[in-house]
Amino acid sequence: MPEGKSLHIYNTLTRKKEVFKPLNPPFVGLYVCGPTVYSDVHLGNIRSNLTFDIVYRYLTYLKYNVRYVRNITDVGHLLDNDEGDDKIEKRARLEKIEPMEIVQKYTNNFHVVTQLFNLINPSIEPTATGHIVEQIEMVQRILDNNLAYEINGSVYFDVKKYSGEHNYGELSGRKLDELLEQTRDELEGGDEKKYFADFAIWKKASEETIMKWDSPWGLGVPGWHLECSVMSTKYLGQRFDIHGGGMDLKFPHHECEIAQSIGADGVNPVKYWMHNNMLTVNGTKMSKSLGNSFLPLELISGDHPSLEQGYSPMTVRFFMLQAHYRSTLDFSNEALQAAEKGLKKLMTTITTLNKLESSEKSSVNISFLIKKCKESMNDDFNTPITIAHLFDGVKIINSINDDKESISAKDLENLQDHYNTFVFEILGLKIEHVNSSNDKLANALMDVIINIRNQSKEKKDWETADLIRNELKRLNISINDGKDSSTWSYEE
RNA sequence: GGUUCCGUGGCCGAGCGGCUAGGCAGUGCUCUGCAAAAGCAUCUACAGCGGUUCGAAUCCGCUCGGAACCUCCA
Repeated sequence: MPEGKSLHIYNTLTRKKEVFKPLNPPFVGLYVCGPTVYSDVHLGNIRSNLTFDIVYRYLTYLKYNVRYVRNITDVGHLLDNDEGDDKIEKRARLEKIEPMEIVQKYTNNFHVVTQLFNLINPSIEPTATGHIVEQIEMVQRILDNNLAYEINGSVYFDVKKYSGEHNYGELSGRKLDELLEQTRDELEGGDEKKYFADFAIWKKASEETIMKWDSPWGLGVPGWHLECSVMSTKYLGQRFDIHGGGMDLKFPHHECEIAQSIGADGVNPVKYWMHNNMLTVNGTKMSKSLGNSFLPLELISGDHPSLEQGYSPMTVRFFMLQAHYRSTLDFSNEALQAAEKGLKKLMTTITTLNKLESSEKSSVNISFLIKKCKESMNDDFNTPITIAHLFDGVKIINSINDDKESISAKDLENLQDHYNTFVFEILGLKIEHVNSSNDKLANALMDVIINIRNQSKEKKDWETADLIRNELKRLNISINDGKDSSTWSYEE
């Protein structure tokens, strides 16, 4: 554990920051709602996964043994049209291929994108279709406890009965009678449900439905909240430490998960609920249905009407980390460009740091800087503050490099270790644009060219020197003249 | 309509009773044959009006403006 204040996490359930105390240290169970694989992941999914990527990385840094479970929803995300229709099947009909082809296609897409953004793979990535048996069993347990009822081959969770003994709405802060008032009008259209807030945990499948399974209630599909309850229980136990997801899942999805778990096993499943906030564009939520979202690959290529240029995955990652996960984050070209330059500055400084020379003693306070970084991460994973501290260090490192300050060998080692740990392991940034260094031929050729140019410069033949520089510029190679030597790099 | 949240300098975005946030842009400077890059320094704030307090961006009230959830979305 780091010295100073220990890790605090904002718990949605209690609406305050709490000291993080795992149920069974050093083990930590982390469950995150993964994507429904019926179309390309969009940037909002990335922010959510990034949030919990940081949680996973930091807990691991704190020496916890984390089991990180993130599901793939490949069935059961029912559309609200009473046809037993689900998103994946709808898409399959649209693309005229098998539902499982849709699932595979977009699961692959998701994995490509998570790799791009350097998101660590979960310990277990279970699928809903792989846990149909367990889902049926859970439905049965809820039925056995008289908290669900069967009608026409579908099974509904009995919210009214459940709320007699338990607090339905404890997570989202909703009250049933308030909800009722708001939905009364829509209740008229003869529904199978006995009560407006009841939700399907097993839904009868129509004739045409391709993906369906046999159950004690006939052919059908699992309800759309059920898989998370089932898979978290199976892999993390009836009660586990952290459950994460986007704020828009708080209600009804996560509320229903709690009800199902209590309904089936009598255990409130989660100790700490964490919810990340939304990405916005011009102040409005970025969402698929509003059509204002970018696909990750569009963002990288810049191939989108509202993008002025492409942005690298690490630029986007850094950009997102400059805002706290519980705040909304607004997307704009200006903000992205700022992040791009900021990241470059940070990375350049790390190169400087790794080449720094030590002195007899330090004139700078390294341990203070390191302590501040840990404190900010301990404060509910406050990455923007951590980054601000890292930039304070940038000034220190450059001052040492300019011989305005000095650093001892031991401090230097600590500082290098600190930056490598925080920037690469905890924030999960990585150096992009692998430069010339791997390309031996290019390096050798450039050495020759730079040598020739240096000779021209010595003769004050500026015309030739400039010609070489300009011609290389056309090949996207830039020459930077330093004090004693010239360096070169590929332009992005 | 109900519930919840937010309004910080040119832009993004922290802080949430007293102490420089940070990044980008701007300005000045250093380096330099020139350029570029880089570095250093520095200027713009807390939606409005009241209140609590020795002291408020930070707490309370009201007003104005915006958002999210209540239906699938991370």
